[in-house]
Amino acid sequence: MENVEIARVLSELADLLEIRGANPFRVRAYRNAVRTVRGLTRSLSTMVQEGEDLTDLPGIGKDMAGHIQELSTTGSLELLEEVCREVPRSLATLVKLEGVGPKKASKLWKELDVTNLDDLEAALQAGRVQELEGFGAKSAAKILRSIREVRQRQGRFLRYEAEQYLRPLLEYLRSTSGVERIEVAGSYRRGKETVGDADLLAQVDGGEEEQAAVIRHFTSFPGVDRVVMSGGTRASIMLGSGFGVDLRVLPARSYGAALHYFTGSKEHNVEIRKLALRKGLRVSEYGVFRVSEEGREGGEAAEGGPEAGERLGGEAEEEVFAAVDLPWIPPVLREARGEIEAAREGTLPRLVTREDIRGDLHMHSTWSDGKNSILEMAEACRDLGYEYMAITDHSEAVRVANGLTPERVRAQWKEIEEVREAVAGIHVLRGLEVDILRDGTLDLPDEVLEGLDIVLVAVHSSMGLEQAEMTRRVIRAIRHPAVDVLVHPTGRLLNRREPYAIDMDAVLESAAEAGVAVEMNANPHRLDLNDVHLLRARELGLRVSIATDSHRPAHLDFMEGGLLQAQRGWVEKERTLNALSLESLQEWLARPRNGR
DNA sequence: GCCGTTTTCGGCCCGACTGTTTTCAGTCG
Repeated sequence: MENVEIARVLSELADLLEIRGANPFRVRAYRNAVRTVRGLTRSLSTMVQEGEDLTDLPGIGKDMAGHIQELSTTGSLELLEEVCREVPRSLATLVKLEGVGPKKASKLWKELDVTNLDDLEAALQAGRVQELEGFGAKSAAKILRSIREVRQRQGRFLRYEAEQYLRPLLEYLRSTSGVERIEVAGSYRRGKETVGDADLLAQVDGGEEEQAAVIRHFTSFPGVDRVVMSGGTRASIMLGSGFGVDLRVLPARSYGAALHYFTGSKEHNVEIRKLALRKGLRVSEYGVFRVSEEGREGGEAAEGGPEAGERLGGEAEEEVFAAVDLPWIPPVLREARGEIEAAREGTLPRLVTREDIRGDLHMHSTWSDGKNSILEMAEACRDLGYEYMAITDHSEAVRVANGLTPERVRAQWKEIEEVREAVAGIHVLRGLEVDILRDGTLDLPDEVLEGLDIVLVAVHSSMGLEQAEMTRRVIRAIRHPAVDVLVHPTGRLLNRREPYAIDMDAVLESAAEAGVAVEMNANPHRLDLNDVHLLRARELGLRVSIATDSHRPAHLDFMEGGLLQAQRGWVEKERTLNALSLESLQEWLARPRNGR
């Protein structure tokens, strides 16, 4: 059983236990375990097989280790089945709705015999829900709307889409009088590939009236479909696109603390707060405060209000980190995946940036399914200031994309030669995105491969193979001595297609052994590899090519989003293939390998 | 259910908003 599946089962179990009324800390323990499992770079099943002690993992104790072992060996979990005999499993879907938590889900089930979305929708339409104690007409309407939204939009918004929705709104808010500063916090600021909604923070100097004016201005943005909620210091709107945006207004003195708090991740914040508590400090979105003795004993943080005690900082984000003796940590790293320890030890990665990028090693032309000629792509890359680029059209097997036969490959080389002469200041590499055939062999004869400067390999067909077969297939391809980069390694399309069944751990290890680089495909629908796999690649010392897979010049800008994802995977300049100078890249491409 | 610079028991991050409440529970982030 894969880590993602184990995480899903444990998460479902947490929801069901919560509905059953379990000790909230027990529920939290399950959710902590889920977080650990989701962030792991190695396969738990493998760890179990190799007899490793799972309790060494954070948040995994004796019981949880037992659950994981049971899941990975039998594929099922006795405890889950036991809970399901008492609480219908489908109730877990209800708590995903807006306005429905474990208590309400339980009530709906016990009093109305509602166990799933369909039941709930019917009960709502029959007017039975609003008659329950604790529910009312408003909450009934809200839940009904939420059911429709869940059905309409499975999954989250691509960050790339969110960026487009946010641009006009940010412009609007920047020109609002009273707004000194406006920033997007949340998972968006952390550069996550998808975002559920956006959290905006506005610095407003002045009193309640000025704050209220900004809130009013926000809720009257022309793109607003409806105002979900509006209070004195925060409001929440839904844009016509279905994208939700929260705004919080803050004074300058707590802006940095709030920026840190709302940037998250939640798990990162918990770690920081724990560090603060140990030093007798309280970190909240209002600032950093010294905790008074009485406050600590009583455990009542609310005593005297959220800004009680001696204020030690809060205006700048750096002050929050400084309070717990840490340097500022880039938002992309704030996932409680070791960044706090690294910051403490002074070993935070020097993340790759746009300035480090010297070229783009994956793009198409009209020779296959690209929209522009090699010349046009070369001019566009030159205009971006790149030192080099690779034209990497598809090979023959990808017929829908007009893949190149060996004859056409050779013909393309002539054209590349002409472009090299026509466009000064950039070197065009002869590349190809060679299809990995069903049996793991490559879709071009070796003598053609040998004439290429760079060989990318990828799966484009037979994506439904069993995991073992798919893994063998890709590893066989990687081991071919001509191969340089494994591109879009998991084949996923965000919100559209799951990764194919493949043991990425084994693939990445094979890539490390074979001296093959892996791609961080920057197409916003792919972003493949993901952050967790990139972390594993880091452990294995793999080189990473951050490439756009462009099919037209405008796609070359995907590099920005690709860099964010790479940074989330702790990719440094030193390991970035396309941060090498042309000379170093060519040396790397000529590296000795099996069979050559 | 997990964890330990208060270490094997007794904690576990914390505040805002909403709706349905007469003082607060539930939900959310």
